[in-house]
Amino acid sequence: MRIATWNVNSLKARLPRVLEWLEYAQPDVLCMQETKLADDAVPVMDFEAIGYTVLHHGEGRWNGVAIASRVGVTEDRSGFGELVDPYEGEARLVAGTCGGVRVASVYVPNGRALGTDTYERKLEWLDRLLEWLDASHSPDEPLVVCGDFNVAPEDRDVYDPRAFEGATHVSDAERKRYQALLDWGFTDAFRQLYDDDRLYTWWDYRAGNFHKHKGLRIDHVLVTAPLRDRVTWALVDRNARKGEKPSDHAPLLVDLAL
DNA sequence: ATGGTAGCGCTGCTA
Repeated sequence: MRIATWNVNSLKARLPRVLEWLEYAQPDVLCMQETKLADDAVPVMDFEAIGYTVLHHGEGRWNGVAIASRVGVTEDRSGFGELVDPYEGEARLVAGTCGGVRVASVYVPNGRALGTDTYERKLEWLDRLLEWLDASHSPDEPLVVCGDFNVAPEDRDVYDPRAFEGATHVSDAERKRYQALLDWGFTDAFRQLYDDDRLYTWWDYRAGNFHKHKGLRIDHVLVTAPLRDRVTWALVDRNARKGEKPSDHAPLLVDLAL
């Protein structure tokens, strides 16, 4: 099974790129973030025409998460359920079952700046994600949680750690929450295969950062123990960050021997 | 040089 995650930064603006990418990358499952669409605005026919069904959770304009699958997607649920969402009303979590694997597409809040209310609620949101996993899932089941975590787990995931001192995405509190997910039972599928630094998934549109290799590794595919030893291949598709109207994120692909 | 771009939607916010 090939599973991918991609913050598309508007599925409306990115639709041609996403459809083109699906046809050549051939993932079985694509988790998307920042679709910026309401559920009834999703171009489901375009996906169905190339063999994918779409599970979408969005409120329009901002945020929005989705799972496109060509191996089916069932048991949909969105949000934290009974748990209080620190970003109530914002579509940042959707989960379904695809070919026997539980899959969640997450868009962790950005947090903007340390010391702000949005940052504090980002930390709470990450706490709530762990509580949600504890309440409704098990590290013993085949589970993939992937998406834009807006956390660079280590300094080697940042193009210039000194430039990010005191910034979001790299703070101890954020990294502690990311580590708590690993401690719960997840493995970072990409890191399991690649130990190199300067392997990024996001580059700011501004100042030509992509071409200067100034990026962050903030998009992740987390897999539980039953899947950990089945990860055979992973790739950040930097070609998708090039060309006409790219997203500011590249897709991350992982192959599972299933 | 402390900037820059992109998306949404129409004013400035969000990233």
